[in-house]
Amino acid sequence: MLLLKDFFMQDAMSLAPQLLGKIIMVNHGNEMIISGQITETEAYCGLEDLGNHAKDGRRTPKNESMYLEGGHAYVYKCYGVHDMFNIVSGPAEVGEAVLIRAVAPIENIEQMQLNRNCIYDDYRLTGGPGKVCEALGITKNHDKMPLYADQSSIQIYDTGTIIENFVSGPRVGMSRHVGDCSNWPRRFYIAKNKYVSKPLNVWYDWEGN
DNA sequence: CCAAGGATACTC
DNA sequence: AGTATCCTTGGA
Repeated sequence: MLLLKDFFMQDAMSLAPQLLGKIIMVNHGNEMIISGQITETEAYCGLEDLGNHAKDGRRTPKNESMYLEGGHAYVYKCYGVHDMFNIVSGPAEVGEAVLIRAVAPIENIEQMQLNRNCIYDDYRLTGGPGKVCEALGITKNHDKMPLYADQSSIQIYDTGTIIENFVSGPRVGMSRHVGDCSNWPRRFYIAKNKYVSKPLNVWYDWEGN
């Protein structure tokens, strides 16, 4: 079932774990569909979140799409090499998003392996935000695109299953941002899933224990 | 561990 | 214009 706009109209912190288990479907035309199940996400939320591109209400051409209504794509280039796929959450003008950090291949794993130039079928194929975009063929061209429309080339589907067996912990790559926010448990992934980028040594449950 | 890589944002 | 920074990856 295609997820509609309503689903994305919540804050990133609650949307991020709910996106686990959902299907990203990318339609490249000519019958070429690549899809994968979301296994790892990170929430970037609020003005006070130093890891958020929209911290302090910062607004530039690059992060402009974060201020769109929930359910739009925010794709940007990181380290000059890798594209990152985020899903904007909440109402327009807020500036929150969920980063998709890993997926499990569903349709067209052969094409993913071609795109990634490897023959793996584990975290080495799709475990990492840059790898997700490369495998699925998501680029900056998809920035600002709505994901909930019938004709969208990227859509998010609900399988009906709710992932309860997930882990939360600190986000990846936040070390430069001194302050509490580096350690906030805003990263979520499906427990013991082989497509997760960097499993934690110390595991937290949803209550933060 | 470290360098590549390029767009972007901030400082002159 | 010049430079530092960046939510990474792949290969020493």
